[in-house]
Amino acid sequence: MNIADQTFPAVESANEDRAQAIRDQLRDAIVDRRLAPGTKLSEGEVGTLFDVSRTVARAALQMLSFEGLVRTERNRGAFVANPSPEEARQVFASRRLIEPGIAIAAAGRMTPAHVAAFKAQLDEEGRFIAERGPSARRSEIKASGDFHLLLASVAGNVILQRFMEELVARSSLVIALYGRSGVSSCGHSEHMNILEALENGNSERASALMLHHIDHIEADLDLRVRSGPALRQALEF
Amino acid sequence: MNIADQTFPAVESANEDRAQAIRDQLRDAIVDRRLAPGTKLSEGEVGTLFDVSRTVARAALQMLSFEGLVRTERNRGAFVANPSPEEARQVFASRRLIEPGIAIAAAGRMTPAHVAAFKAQLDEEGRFIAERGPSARRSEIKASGDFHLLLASVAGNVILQRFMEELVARSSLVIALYGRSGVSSCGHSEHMNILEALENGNSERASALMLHHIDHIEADLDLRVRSGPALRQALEF
DNA sequence: CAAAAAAAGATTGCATACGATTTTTGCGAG
DNA sequence: CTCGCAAAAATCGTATGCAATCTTTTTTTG
Repeated sequence: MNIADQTFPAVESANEDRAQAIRDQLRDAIVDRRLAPGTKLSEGEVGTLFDVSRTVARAALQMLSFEGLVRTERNRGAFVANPSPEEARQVFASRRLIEPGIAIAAAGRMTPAHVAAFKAQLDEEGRFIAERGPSARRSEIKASGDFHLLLASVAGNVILQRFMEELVARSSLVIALYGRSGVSSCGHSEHMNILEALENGNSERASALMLHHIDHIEADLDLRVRSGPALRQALEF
Repeated sequence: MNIADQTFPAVESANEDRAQAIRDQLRDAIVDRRLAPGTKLSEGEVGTLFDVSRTVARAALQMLSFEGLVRTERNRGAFVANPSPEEARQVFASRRLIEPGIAIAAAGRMTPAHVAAFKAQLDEEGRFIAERGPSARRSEIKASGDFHLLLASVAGNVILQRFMEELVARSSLVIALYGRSGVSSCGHSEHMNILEALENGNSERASALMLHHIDHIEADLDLRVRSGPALRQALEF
């Protein structure tokens, strides 16, 4: 229903693909939890909401389905993904495999401009942590993921960058479902330590810190199988 | 409900998404080089070829575009991807990051059934190498990639498995463009060595062998920038 | 005769229409 | 009151049509 409580000014990237713009907005909404896992995203609803036909809404949903953020069932529709504990473990196993390597690659390519970008990023992260309210919480979640995406962009491998975009987005879903506490304040200091290692060109240390960081994020999850997602869905409306 | 559909279950799970079936066939054609890089894939052509409307043909092309096998230009159409040397390097850098880890994961999960599957896979690989003719060559290319995909499936992480599907497919394109020799005969023995390490549960050795294997594949490429495709095109009538 | 301009043709982007499938609703029997 | 079943509504899968954009061919002009 209230996919976009706050109406987005429909970023007029006139020449850009409209489906992609819708994909981005929906992804943001999923990532910072305005859209809960399991929420139905019907083609018609998305279409009227963004003022496009079902054709382009469908294309946007197909993209999200490829990224694993949306699960589509034939003749039933698209739903915000509801990753299982097993899927959650696989997301983090993938990150453990990829991100230390990304950190090493990034350490060898840091420029002063990059350092400045990271500093700005971490400042924002800290600011949202200090604030109160659900809006700040959402921004904090997004900023925390953006740190990892910034790192991936510095690493300079667009293929890995796309993989990371998918993994970070899925991690956000996983944390929404299985997260125990707000780990973010702890994560923030770890981000700062990683940046410090990167600044010093200490790639080994950056890599090791990243690995621990991922472990810490996953350790904060409660991945025991719950009493069935059906029950959970029955209780939430 | 068509009788013809039921009598031909070979055409990819009759009631499954038709777009996905088309995607698979096109991907196979790209991977084993029946479709050369740069070939135009117009929606209408694909549609009539597979006897579907442009709508579903378009969906299939969109999927391939996500996998990086097809490049789409707005208002111009879809073309079989033409990866640059830089993209090629990134594909292999990604594989170096991911596949050693996959080998380690697979080593810890090998069952006798898996070993049998690998043996069958390698037998087929060897058979195609022995044969002559372009058809055998295509099958050889596909079989060589399938070894890596089989390994990824044994590792048991569906996310990494999908990443590997993309990377293997793109590697095939890269080899088609920049490959110097038929490296495959060399690759075959390396595959056998990797399997041996997996069978012995020697994960470290399997991982190291995999890393070398990827290096060897990349070493066989000629990734120097060619004298510009523009010039090349200008000189050929 | 060459180069620029204009028209014709082809192809994509998007919306809409219609049949198929699923879900919900309404209603009567047990 | 609950259960089952049939009709209605909603939603999806796909084909097709039209406008916009790009490409090619033809025509015009210096």
